[in-house]
Amino acid sequence: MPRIELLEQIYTIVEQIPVGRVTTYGRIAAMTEGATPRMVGSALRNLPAGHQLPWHRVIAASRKLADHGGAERQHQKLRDEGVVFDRKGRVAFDLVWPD
DNA sequence: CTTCTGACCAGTG
DNA sequence: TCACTGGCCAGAA
Repeated sequence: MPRIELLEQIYTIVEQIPVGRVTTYGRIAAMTEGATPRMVGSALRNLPAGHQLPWHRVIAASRKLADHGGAERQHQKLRDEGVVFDRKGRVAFDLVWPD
């Protein structure tokens, strides 16, 4: 599978995460044909300025935010759309998409 | 060509 | 639950 098409598959999936829900790098990778969780993280890190993808709805399999530069902003964006975090910064199972 | 570095993850103790 | 480990694989140097 060509690198570009893999990227497009990743973006297409991220695009479909419902508001107020989240999914993980690993789940997205599994939905593509050959991508690995690391590639998904890399794809989001390199998003071009001006994109409109809900990158903030992608979290780690531990259901915590991955450690990266925009984590703080990501946390606020999710809070703004109603996502609740428990005391240890984890998101409820029910919010992980797809069901 | 080799080495290193990640917005990762599942297994193990 | 947490810390650590080995595996992962495309880029950058």
